[in-house]
Amino acid sequence: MKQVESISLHFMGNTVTVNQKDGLFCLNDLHRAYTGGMSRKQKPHDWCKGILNGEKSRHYNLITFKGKHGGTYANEQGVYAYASWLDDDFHNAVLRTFSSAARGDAEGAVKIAQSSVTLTWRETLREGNKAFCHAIYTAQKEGNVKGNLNHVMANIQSLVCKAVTGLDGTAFKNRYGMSARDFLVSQDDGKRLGVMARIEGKVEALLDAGMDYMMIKAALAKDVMKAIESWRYDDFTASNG
DNA sequence: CTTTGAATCCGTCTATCATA
DNA sequence: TATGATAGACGGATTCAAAG
Repeated sequence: MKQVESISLHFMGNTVTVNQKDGLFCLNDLHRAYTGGMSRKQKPHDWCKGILNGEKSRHYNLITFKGKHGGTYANEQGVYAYASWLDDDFHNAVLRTFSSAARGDAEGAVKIAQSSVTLTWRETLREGNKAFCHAIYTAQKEGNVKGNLNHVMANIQSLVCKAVTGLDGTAFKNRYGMSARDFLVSQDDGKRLGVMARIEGKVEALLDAGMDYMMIKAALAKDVMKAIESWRYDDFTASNG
């Protein structure tokens, strides 16, 4: 890669200069570009501790500095690996921006990065799902639904999946290779994502009213029937390749 | 449907540096 | 030296997904 002082990275309206130190790039700058500096999740340190073993750490020349102006630095391969861990869209933006910068085409890199990324439903859905999970957590804590929290969580989420798609969580994943939530996000299917949000809201209300698992299952029976009738499995399979 | 372990998130603490 | 800012370290909580 051509030696450059720094690279201007654009993502989702954020513009961040990725600084260099001894030929290594600051992953914290990438994190700022990805989150807009608004989130602590998926920080470089989390990537280091969760993903990497010692061997890979050396492969990416990972170096960390504590304190003000500190950070985690990595080589170009490390930058791509970290970006890939964060998000596919972000990874594409980084890949194209860095490769253009390496060719000395800084303006081109900016244009490419700016045009390559659009907002997805992912963050919105994640926020909505938090509230939904919290409602399940509260119901389990108060004893309205019995059993281990993990089980209650999995069962009710599977119930929602069935009310939206007609298939329970496991069956859906077997058919499409991913969860219903991820599938709808990947299809940018706002209509059915809206249905999912509505069902989750309904379950939240039922939990809040003190209903247990079987009562909620019964209450969603009509939604399940409707989903079975309306879900165009073959259409989605075809459009999904 | 249940169990289990891995992955990820996030709050809190610690370390380090800059500045007054 | 005190204080504030920034980033890593740590560990518990939460979420996800594979296997039984």
